[in-house]
Amino acid sequence: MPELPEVETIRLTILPKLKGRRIISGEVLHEKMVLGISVKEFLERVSGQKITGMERRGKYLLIELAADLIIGLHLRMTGQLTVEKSDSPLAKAIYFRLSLDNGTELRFRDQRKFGKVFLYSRGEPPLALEKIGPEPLSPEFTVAVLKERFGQRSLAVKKALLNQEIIAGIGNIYADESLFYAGIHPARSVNSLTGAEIDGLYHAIQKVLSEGIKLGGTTFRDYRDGEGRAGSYQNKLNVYGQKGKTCPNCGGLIVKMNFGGRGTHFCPLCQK
DNA sequence: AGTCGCCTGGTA
DNA sequence: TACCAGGCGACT
Repeated sequence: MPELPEVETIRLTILPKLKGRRIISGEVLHEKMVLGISVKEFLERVSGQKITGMERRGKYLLIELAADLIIGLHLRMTGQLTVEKSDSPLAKAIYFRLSLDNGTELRFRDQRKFGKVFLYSRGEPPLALEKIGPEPLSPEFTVAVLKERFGQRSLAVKKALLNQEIIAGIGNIYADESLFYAGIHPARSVNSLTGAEIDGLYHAIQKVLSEGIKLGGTTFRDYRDGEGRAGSYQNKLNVYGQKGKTCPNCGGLIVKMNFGGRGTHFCPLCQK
C-alpha cells in the first residue's frame, strides 16, 4: 500500500506520540510478521526501552530506541499504524501492539498480513535495508545520481523506478504519475532515455513525491495516516486508476496495461 | 528476467 | 466466481 509519501505522512503523524515514551510491553498476534528472532525474544528486547525518535528510509519506518536498538517496520500493501489509548476498542486485524508508558499503545493493523517487523542494532541493518537506493527527496539525489543509478541497463524505466535498490520509496502509483509528467512511456529502456528525458523524470519524481507528502498521501482504499485520516493526493492523479478517462494534457484516453506483473497506467499519446 | 507466494476483501 | 490490489522476496 503505502509508498514514500504515505510512509512519510505516517511518520510525521506518529513521531510526536512516540518520542520520549517508554515501551512497557507488547503483543504479536501474527508470529510470521516478526523477522529473524522469536516473538518472545523480540518483546523481551524492546520492553522497557525508551523511544528516542522515528526515521524513514524508503518505505521503511525505523523506531529508534535507547541503546542504539532500532525497530524496523514495513507496511507492505495494507499496513496501518496508529497510536491510541490502550483502553480504546481494538479494530479488526491488529496483529502487533506496543504498550507505552502514558496509557497509549502503538497499533499495527494489517488486513493482508504482509507487513513485517524486525529489530536490529544501529549500524547493523538487515541486507534489504542496507541495499536500498538514494532518497529521492534528499539533497544528495541529483540528476547525475539518477543517471548513474540507471546506468546502461536495458531495463524498462517503470521497472527501474519500482526497484528499491535503484531509488528508494517509489511504488506503483508514483511511478506511473512520474512517467506521465515526464512524458515517458513506461516500457522505454533506461539506456534509451536522453539527458533531457532523465532531467524531466528527475523533476517529475520530486514533484509527485513532494506533492504527495503535502497532500497527506493517496488513499485508494486502505491507506490512513497515524490519525486514521485519508490522504487527498488521489484527487490529483492523472493516470493511476484513471483507465478510460481523458488525459488532462491531450484529451486522449488513459490506458492500463499489465507490465512486469503490475498494473501500469499511461497516456499513449503523451508518453513516448 | 519472469513468475509465484504470501493473505484478505472488494468489485466486475 | 474470478480477478485485482500502494510490496517484496524466493523461486526457476
